[in-house]
Parts: sequence; C-alpha cells; structure tokens
Amino acid sequence: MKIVFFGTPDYAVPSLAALLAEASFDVVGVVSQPDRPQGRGQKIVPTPVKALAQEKGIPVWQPEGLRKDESTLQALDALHADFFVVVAYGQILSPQVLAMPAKGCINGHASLLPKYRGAAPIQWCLYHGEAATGVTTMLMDAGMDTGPMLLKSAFSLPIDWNAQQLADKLSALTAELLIQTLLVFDQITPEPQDSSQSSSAQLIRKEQYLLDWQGPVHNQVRAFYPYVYTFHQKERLRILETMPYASVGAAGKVLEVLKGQGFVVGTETAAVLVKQIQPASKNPQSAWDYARSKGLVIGEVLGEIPSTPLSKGQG
RNA sequence: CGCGGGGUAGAGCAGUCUGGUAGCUCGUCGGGCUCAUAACCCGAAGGUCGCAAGUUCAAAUCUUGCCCCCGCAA
Repeated sequence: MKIVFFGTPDYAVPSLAALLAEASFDVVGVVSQPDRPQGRGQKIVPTPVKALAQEKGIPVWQPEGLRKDESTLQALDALHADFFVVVAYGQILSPQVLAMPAKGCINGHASLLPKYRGAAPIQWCLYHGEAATGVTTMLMDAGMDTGPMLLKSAFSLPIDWNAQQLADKLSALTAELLIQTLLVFDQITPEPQDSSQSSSAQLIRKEQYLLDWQGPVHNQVRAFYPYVYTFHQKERLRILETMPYASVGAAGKVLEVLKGQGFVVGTETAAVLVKQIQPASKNPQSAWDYARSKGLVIGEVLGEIPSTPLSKGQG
C-alpha cells in the first residue's frame, strides 16, 4: 500500500513513525511546510517531519504553496499513491490534490468531529473546559475538516491537563488510529458529519495569550500553555500553571499567598491558585518563589498593562 | 550580524556602578516551645560567585574571549 504523508510539526512525527513501522505500508514520499527561520537568531531548522523523513531516506517536498506548485503536483501525481495521509500539515489541499490518491486522502484530526473543526482544536477544547475529547480520522473533502468520519477514539480530559500534555496524548492516539483506519479501511462505512452540531476552532491569535482575569482563567492558561501572560509591577509575567481554588475576590487581585504553593488570585467567577510562573528573561519558577522574591503582597492587582511602551524588541 | 535580560548554597534573589571577611529569604538537618501546625524560638550543614586569561597587594565586583539559559520579535 503506497502512502504519501503530509505533516509538519512534532505533533505529526509519531504518525509518520507509525506508518514507517508498519510493514504493509510503503511511504513513498513526504510533504512538509518549507523550512523557516525560527527562534532567537533566525536559525533555519528542518521541520520535525522532514527530519524524520530524511533520516529514513524518503523523498521530501516542501512547496511554498502546494496548490500552485506545478512541479510538486506532477511529482505527487506520478507516485500513484493509494492514500495521502495528512496530520498537521499546515496547508489546505486543493481538489486537484485530493483527487490524486486512488483510495483517498485521510486526515487525523485532534477532536471528536464535528466539534472543533479547524486549525486549533486542542486549544479551544481546553478553553471551553470540555470533559472529554479524542481524535477522529476522516476522508478529506474540500471543506475545512468536513469530510465523512471513519474512526474515533475518545477519552476523558483531566482538569489539570495543559495543551502540551493533551497534544502529546492526542499525537500518540492519532498515530494509532491512523494505522487502524488504514488497516481496516475497506470495512469502514464513512459517516457524514452532522454539520448542525459542528463548531470551529479558529487559528490562535497573539492577543489570546494576554490573560483575561475576567474570563475563564484556568482554562485560558492551560489552553494556550505556555504562552499566557499577564503583568505584575510593569513586567510581563507568564502564567504556566493554575488550579481552580475555592475563594472569591476581585478579578486580578491577590487574595492569599500560600507558603510553598503559590498565590491565589480572584477572577470574575471563582479564584485560581497560581502555581508556576515565568518572569520575562527568567526560567520558569514556582509562584511561591516569585511571590517571595518580588515581595508580592495580598491586595496587589495583576494584569495592569504598563502605560509606557515596552522597550524596543519587547513589543 | 534582528532587539533585550540573565548565570552567586537545594530554590528564589541581593551584592557588581564606587575592588577589601560571601549575604538575605525559603528549604534541609539538629534542638526547643505548643493540644497541635505549613506557626514561633535557638543552632548547624551547605557556595570552584558559568568557564578561561588579564589588570591588581587584593576580583563575585574592572578588562578581554568563550559557554549556557531565557523574554520579545519573526
């Protein structure tokens, strides 16, 4: 069975690895996003999926825009694949591409469809405080995650999981479910999605990282981990870990400082115990350490955005 | 050469400008007090001050080079 794999980040790597490990599958090509400058110092690093593919000697294509890249399109068509398997690739497949493989294009999506269609299902699922989630494999069509569903795998979602933990779990689960889907593909009856039950998981915008003390603080922190930040003493302060806490107080106000544990901050609804934080330019540290060294006192209010612009390079 | 912050005891920090005994809070260990405690009191252990060279009578501190960590921006 000839397969072409489409994927880019770490999240997709277990899926590619699982396909490679299955003897009856022949991964004849890999498509990934172009390598882009990343991180401090603008270093260009290969995408994680590309790195694995190259290690295994599999040809890799990295078109800037797949739908218009004629040479890549021809090359993919010439592979005469049975399946295209797509996991977190990062580009939309045009109808021309979707029609290439003999049996179809299969996508592993990180939600229980039709809920959370789109680019960021993991984050929005956490943000809305879902009690359960899972992965879905589907036959792709031209819409955004609207194709007929093949298999699902669900589990209950612990209250203290953050996006990273959930992504790790879903990444592994996606790999398993994809293999299973491919192995029994001919026996599966695709099930159309009930679009009336659908919701969409929009791309994350940078503004969503600014903590809203009036909102679902705990869910925001874990959904957009580790990027959620607020301000304290005019400095950026990332909030890495919180837990719901039975107390009431004004949103953003420090209510208690708990020795060895952290500090409690009021929100619109209840309160949260802040456990782990990261000041700008520092390594992550416990909220208790921070409270002690910064002289955090009860009654202080977090989240006041400094009126003076941050210095160059910090904006 | 994108902008910037940082590396001092197990943890978080001060001290560096203006060179002169290595300091604070917490933790740990021992003892005491208490009905009791994450509270309080007394005491102790624990550090090549990121690495190297230089200047100096003397370097955590000044000079030069290097390593590592992180925030922003992309």
